[in-house]
Amino acid sequence: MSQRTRSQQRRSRTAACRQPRAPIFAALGDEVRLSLVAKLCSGRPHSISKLTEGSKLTRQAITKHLRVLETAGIVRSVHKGRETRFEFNPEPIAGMKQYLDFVSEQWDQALARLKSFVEAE
Amino acid sequence: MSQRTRSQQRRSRTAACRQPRAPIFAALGDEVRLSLVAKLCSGRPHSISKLTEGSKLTRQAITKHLRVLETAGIVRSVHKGRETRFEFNPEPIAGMKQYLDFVSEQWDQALARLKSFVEAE
DNA sequence: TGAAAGAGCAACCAAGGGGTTGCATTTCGT
DNA sequence: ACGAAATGCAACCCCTTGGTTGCTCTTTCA
Repeated sequence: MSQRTRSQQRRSRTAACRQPRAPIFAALGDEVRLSLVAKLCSGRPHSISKLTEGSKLTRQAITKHLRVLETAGIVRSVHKGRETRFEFNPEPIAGMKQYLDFVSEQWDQALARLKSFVEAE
Repeated sequence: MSQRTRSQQRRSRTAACRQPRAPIFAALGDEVRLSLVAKLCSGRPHSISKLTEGSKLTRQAITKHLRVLETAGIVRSVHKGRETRFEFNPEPIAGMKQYLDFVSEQWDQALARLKSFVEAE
């Protein structure tokens, strides 16, 4: 599955603890923003007007959500003429997966410790 | 890498779209809550007082955070005598990873489509 | 060149989130 | 049985968030 050495695993695991992941999670903690991410990760950059199309919200509301995603790094904005296009950036998502893997691993190890403790009785 | 069949992949992928993931992400979008999860996923259930120890926040503040995590399903509460213990529940985290995998896959496919389009020129 | 499309900016507002204090309730231990 | 420990509940406060409206500015294009 993984090609990484043990030391690389340890490094990425400790790194997974320190970096502030909360803002990234918070940025995805909204249905509107999740749907924006869905649109952006499945195609080429879209302009704000394009992303507002079909939504019941105002252009400015969508803009605010896009800025939240941009601050979290999940999305990048590129100015092109009179329009600003937003494109998906996969790196923070990879970081989140890494963090969740770390949590899962912690939990599995805790269960393993409990199991061996019980069996020792 | 994966042992799942193609139909299983498709089922999990469509499921990844429909369920409301935003509340789960939002629940992890807070440093206090992330540290609580860190404590709970690396050991046995802890009482509220135990989880408050070492924190600069009030017991009630911690309680509120725990309730948020509980509502999201990331944590379960078990009443034991005069204290209520909280324990980690890994299922929502697995769901999040599934969703993030879906997003990454979407993105990879979009890149692949772009690549083949460019090469066709 | 002038109208329309695409955005940015600022003010404003209602609602929710995070945190606190105060008090009541249940349970444990002596 | 009584005090201390562990919580629950409710009210309150402040600040952020999500959303709107109104105005201005730039770019496009006919």
